Amino acid sequence: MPRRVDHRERRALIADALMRVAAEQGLEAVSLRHVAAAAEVSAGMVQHYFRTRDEMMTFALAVVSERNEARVRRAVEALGATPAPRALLRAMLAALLPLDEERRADGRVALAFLAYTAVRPAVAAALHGETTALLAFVAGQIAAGSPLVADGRVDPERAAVGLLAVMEGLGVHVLGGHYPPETALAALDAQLDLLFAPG
Amino acid sequence: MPRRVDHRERRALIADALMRVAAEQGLEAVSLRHVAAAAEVSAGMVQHYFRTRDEMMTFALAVVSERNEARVRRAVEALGATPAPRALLRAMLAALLPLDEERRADGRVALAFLAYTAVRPAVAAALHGETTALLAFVAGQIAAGSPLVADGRVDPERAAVGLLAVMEGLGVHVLGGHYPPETALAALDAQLDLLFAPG
DNA sequence: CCCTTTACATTGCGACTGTATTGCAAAAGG
DNA sequence: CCTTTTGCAATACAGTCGCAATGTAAAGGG
Repeated sequence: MPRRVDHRERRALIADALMRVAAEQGLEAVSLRHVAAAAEVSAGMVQHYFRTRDEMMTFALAVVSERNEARVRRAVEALGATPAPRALLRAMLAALLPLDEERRADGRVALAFLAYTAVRPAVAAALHGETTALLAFVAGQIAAGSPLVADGRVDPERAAVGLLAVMEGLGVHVLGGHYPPETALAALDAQLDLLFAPG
Repeated sequence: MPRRVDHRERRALIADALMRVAAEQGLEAVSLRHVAAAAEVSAGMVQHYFRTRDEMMTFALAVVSERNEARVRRAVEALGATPAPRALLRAMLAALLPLDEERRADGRVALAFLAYTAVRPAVAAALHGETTALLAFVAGQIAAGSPLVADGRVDPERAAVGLLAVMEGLGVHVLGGHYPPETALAALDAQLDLLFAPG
């Protein structure tokens, strides 16, 4: 039966199991054997598609990034053509917040990877690029949509850094159980109110 | 020579070594033997002061909290009596940002614990209480110092959540190397500008 | 039809983990 | 002086880890 399998599919299947393990027990519980058990395959198969544990981790990190990217894309597309900057930003950022159980699980994994890459700078490239790209886009939307930019009361770059930080911080706090998702969403709206306030 | 040792001191010494290991290699590298080596003591001694690894971890988590608390306290005290709300908040939040190497190291450990507790809710109490207390205090300062509160354009509670989230997010991004500390500080100031803007 | 390649499964190895156990020296209390 | 307690060291143990090596069944190419 060999020769007929799709490598990408298998790797995705394994990465999926990895993320389930990581979401429930943390990245330190991610071992070849645990992942294999979660995927209901043999440990040998996992080793066949990922020659080392690091390779598997790096792949999973890329999957996390792609999932978030896809989430943002879907949220934006749902808005139709030429949405207002504020609505666009709200949709994007809300899509990245851990507001339902699926995003909570992914968020826990992402948080674990944040700590993971903070100690392994070599692997950090994936998340780094993502943030940088988002930053530029957000700054553009703020420049285009905030009335406070014209009179110099808001600097788009700085405001973008702040807005993305708000999102990240709200996510972390919600994952830590410090307050419920609704509170985070309300705070995000308040932040957008501040940024797009008239006068 | 026994009977003459200060338990708290020894535990602090060991916790210090633990944090060095965690800051450099992550929490998953924190083992009895590694910590013992970093503290330059025998593994038996570590075991003498912490009966289990979990006990050691919980203690270290408390140390992280206390260090941050102390940092905030010092920053506030340096301001003298009755500081303006905005200056007070800036000093507090800047003290919690990873702006120098010492705070970067502590920040990496704190980030690791964030991911750690996200998966072990039983241990999360320490960080939870800290955030809640900070939240209330920050809300009070905003209520007292922001001109935007009077006319209802800023809700102190929501703004406090946002402000603390900005701080957390900036910290995470700096630790991830997404931008330099100066950028984070500038974004924090911009956020305070927004919150305390006249008119 | 053979033979190479692919897709696994199994097994084994050395290193490391947390924890329990045991041993022993030194100080303090009676 | 002697006994108990304390502080620590060393060792043993069962389990898990990543990874390498090996075996085997099946499909496709020549």
